[in-house]
This record gives sequence, structure tokens and C-alpha cells, in this order.
Amino acid sequence: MNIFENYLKSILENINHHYKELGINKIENYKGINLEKPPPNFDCDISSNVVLILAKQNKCNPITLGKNIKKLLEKNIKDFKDIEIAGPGFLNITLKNDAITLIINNILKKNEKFGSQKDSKNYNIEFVSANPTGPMHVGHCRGAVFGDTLSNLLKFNGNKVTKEYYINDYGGQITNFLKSVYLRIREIKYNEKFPNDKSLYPGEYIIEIADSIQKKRKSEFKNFDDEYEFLQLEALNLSMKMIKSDLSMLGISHDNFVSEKSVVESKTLDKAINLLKKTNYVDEGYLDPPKGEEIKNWKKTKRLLFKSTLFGDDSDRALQKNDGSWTYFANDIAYHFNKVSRNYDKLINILGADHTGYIKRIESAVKALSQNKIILECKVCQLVKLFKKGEPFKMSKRSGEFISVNDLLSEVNKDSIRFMMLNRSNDVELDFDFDKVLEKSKDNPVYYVQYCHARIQSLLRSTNNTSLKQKIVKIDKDFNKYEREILRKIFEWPKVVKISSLKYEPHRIPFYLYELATLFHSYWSKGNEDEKYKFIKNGKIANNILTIISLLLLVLKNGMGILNVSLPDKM
RNA sequence: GCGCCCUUAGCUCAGUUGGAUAGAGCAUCGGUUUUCUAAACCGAGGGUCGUAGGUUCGAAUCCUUCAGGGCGCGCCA
Repeated sequence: MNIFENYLKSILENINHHYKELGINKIENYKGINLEKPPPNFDCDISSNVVLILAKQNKCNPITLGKNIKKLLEKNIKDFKDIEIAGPGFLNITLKNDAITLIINNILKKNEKFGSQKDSKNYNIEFVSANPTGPMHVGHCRGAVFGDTLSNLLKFNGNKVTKEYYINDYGGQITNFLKSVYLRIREIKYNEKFPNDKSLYPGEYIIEIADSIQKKRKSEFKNFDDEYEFLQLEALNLSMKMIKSDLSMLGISHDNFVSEKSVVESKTLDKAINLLKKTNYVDEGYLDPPKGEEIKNWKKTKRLLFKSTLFGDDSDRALQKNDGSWTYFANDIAYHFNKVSRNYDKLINILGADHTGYIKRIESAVKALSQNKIILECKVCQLVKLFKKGEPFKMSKRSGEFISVNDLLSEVNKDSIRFMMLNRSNDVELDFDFDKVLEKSKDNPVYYVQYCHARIQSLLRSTNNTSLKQKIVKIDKDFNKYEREILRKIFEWPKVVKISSLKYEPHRIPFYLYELATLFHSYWSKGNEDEKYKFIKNGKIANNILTIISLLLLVLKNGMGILNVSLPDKM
């Protein structure tokens, strides 16, 4: 039910049926022709640039062509009440009341499907994938909320989505983490001082993990290597438990957890590398040291490389380390080979800004692994900058000074966090001011949207109105200008959903909902100035307003549903 | 040195895959409540869309140049 698409179709059909009379060629190239909501200062329902595009294609005067097309469409499309030619040649279309009534009824019939795009792809979205070396911090939060909301959005459109978490439970960082736990256990048991070593994790939570493990295992903890396997099992388990609990408090749950360790231990890597060797994407070679910071133990020796320069990357990428063991990237290729073999139509990875440099090679790898059949698209969330009392607040995992999601959630609710994290394009840095979020003031846009819902519920309560489930709406009289503005905004909803999912930009949804709420609050307040705009008269709500309210509730529910932000009845 | 992202009102940011007079919030100033929720509304001021070119009926949007800011550039994960 996208009125813009529907009417665009009939307009173009009409023009193509009568192109000779219009003195133009049949339309072959539709690029750029569109229908949209007119700018606020034009009082009409739809506006289109068809004439401008066609005049260009046919090298004729837009105004003359416009007049002819206007005549044609007014005659042939019965939903159009009136067409005006404005500016350089825009068609500004006003719809008949009957047409509007029909559209509204169609929307109400669609109900929770209103705006859905009828896609049916099978997506895999990998997001969060935070190292299991500690709890989630605020920085992880953005990617988490982004990935989850994008998943909801794609599901809303009828796609199948697998939300995936890749557990980096392998490699040096994990050893350092386990060693830290081990040393904390020694600290607890033998009062040994925890060493001041940069490679270790000093955080407070390590002590908790250590304590819980040493209580569970009867052992002297005399040798790190002897305890390794047990520590690995237990400590990683505890870490993941913390992370999952944090995610769940944010309303996020993944469908699939894939462990790097299990990928490494499987034969996937051999298969993937063999395939890439056969297709000539992997070969032995030498690499020059990188241009940035100098690396001490660089050894220019022959090793297996992935030829990502074939895809436009700056350099080929090493698959083997000095000692011949596989690099992180090699393991990641195996993991993505595993993803490719699971037959998704599209893979999406949500990354933090610090991993931008990694995108080219992994996207290239997926192309190579799937013979260009499957596309991996990486979406980057820029940094979250933390502020406390207007002062920048630095945090680092190394020093253990960071604000965990858990700390945050003990003070701010999930709704505010989610809305705040999404109320900005993923391409720009996000200032996250604790004091502002904690204030629960009207500065916080989530309250503004929620309040819109609460006000509507309050209206319905005070008129004992429970019959909002009406299937067919009858319009008693013309909608007033405020109502028409709200209607036009509501008609725009499918387009917002479409663009958001097309570009993987869920932030458009909170912005849209905010604007919608503004129109409602504004209309509501008209009753303060003028009795005739009061919603409740003689204890009843007029049919037109009831209609508007039904539509608003529908869109609020669908929109906030995608964001997974609640809509309280009372505030 | 290279790659990616950003540069729009005093501040923080939207901007519909090229459209009409570039929009919000915050801040500033002024106004609205015997009332369906003031967590709200209305009004005012505030702009060389970083710079310089180009593409065309038309550019904040596309291309190129330069400048400024951020992130990254491992044979770490």
C-alpha cells in the first residue's frame, strides 16, 4: 500500500497509452521519475517530476507538456481531483475524498503489515561479536542496537533473518584473558600481587570471574598450562553469560552463535583455502611491511596470501603468520565460507569504526568464496563519544576503566538507550551524554514519541472508546488541514520503510516517528486555542479524528515495533 | 604516504538514491495552562550547505581540486 508507487504506475501507463497525442516518445527510461510528498508549503497530496524528466528526454517545453499531461490524467485517473502545474513543471496532485477514504481503509486492512515491502530474501546479519573477554561496554551498544533494529526492519518486510554472533574464543587475546583470570585466582588463593603487565586485563570483573572459578574447582592452580582447558571452558562461559545478559536487557537475542575455536578445529579452513587456491585467489608470495607504524619483528618470507588486490584492496593479505600458523583473517575466511555454504541471499556484517580497514578484504573474500554469487555488505557504526557533565569521558578496556552496558542499564531504561543510539545516522559519530540520558527530560526524543501514544490512549480512556478495531471507516466530512497533514505523513510511511531497508539505514525511522509525533502534538494543542479543534465533544470523539488516531496508533506500533521501543499507555 | 567516514543555523544533527522558498532539536528572546496529560504548543532572530571548479532545465545531493576533523593502515584479534 504505497500510494506513491501505485499512482506512479497508473500515471506512467496512461502516458504510455497516449504518448502520440502528447507528442512525445514512448517512455523507455524511467530513471528519476518519481512521486513524493510535496514540500510543506504546497497544499496537495502528491507531487511528481514526471513532466520535467519527459520534457528533458523529448527536448520539449515542460509547461506545454505539463498542461497536456494534466488534461490527460484528470480525465483518466478518477482518483485525482485536481492537478496543478507548479514551479518549473511539477505536477501537484490533490486526491478526491473517495480516494482518500479508500486508501485509509486499505491501510487499516493491512494493519500490522502496513508499510511492509513484501521481500522474501534470506539474510544473515552478524553483529556485536564482542570478544568474550569481559562484559559489553557502551561502545558495543551502538552496533548491537543497530544490528538488531536492522534485523527487525528486514523481518518486517517479510525477509528471513538469522542474527549471528561470532565468538572470538581463539588466539592470543583469549590466552591473555585466561592468564589474567589465572593470576587473579592466585591473588585470591595465595595473596600474590597481580602483575602490572600491559598485556593483561586488569578489570574488576576479572576478579569476580576468578573468584567464581576458584570456588568451583578444587585445585591448587599451580600451573597455568594445566588449568588452561578448564579456565577456557569456565571463563569464556561466564563472559558469554555476561554478554548475553547485557544483550537481553537491551532486548536483543541472537539466533546463532558461532565459535571461532570450533571453526578452527573443523576442516572448513582447509576446504576454503583449497577452493581459493584452485580459483587462483590464494597463492604464495611476499609482503612489504605496512606504511604506518613500524613493526618490529617483520619477516619478509614466503607465505600464503589472499590476493585481495584483485578486488581493489591496497595490499594482498597474509593468511599465515611467521610460524606458519593461520592468521585471524584466515580463520575468518573459513567462517565466512561456512556462512556462504549456508545459502543466504545476502550477508551483512555490522562493524565498529575501528575495523573499517578490514572491510575490503573480507568483502572480497566472500566474493571469491561464492564465485561472486553472494554479496557481503559491511555497515560501519562510527564511534560513540561519551560525555559526563559536558566533559569528554575516555574509556579503555585495557585499563579496565569503562562503563559497562550493565552500569548504564541500571540507570537508563532500554527504550532510551535504543532510541538514542538510533537517532543518528550510523555514518556519523554519536555523542552520548550520560547526564542528558539520565535526566529523563523532554530533551530525550523517545519520550516525545511515547507521549504521543500515551495521549491517544488517554483520549480513548476518557471516552470509553474501545471500538478502534473498525474495519471500514466512513468519512463524515472533509478532513481539516491539520488532519490532512497527518494523513499525508502517514501515507509516507511505506516509503520511509522502503528507503531505510534499501540503504540499511534504520535511523530514518526514529526521525520519521518524531516528525509524526510533532504533527499530532501540534494538532492536539489547536484545541487550546480554538474550541472547534477539541478532540472530545460531548464525551465523544468525531469519526474523522478517530480515523486519524487509528492510523497513528497503527504506524506508531509498527514503527516502534521495529525499533523495539515500548509504547506506554500512561506516562 | 594510503584507505574509509565526516564538514549544513551559536551547538548537536536530518535532508527521500538530482527537484520547488535548505529543515528539526537544543540554546537565546517573547507568548500559551479555570482545558481531552504543559513530558505539550505557538512566534521571533539565526545559513556563502568547508573551498574552488565541472556536469544540466535544476546540485547540500553526482564528478574533480584543495583545506579541516575523526577512525584505521600486523606476519594482533
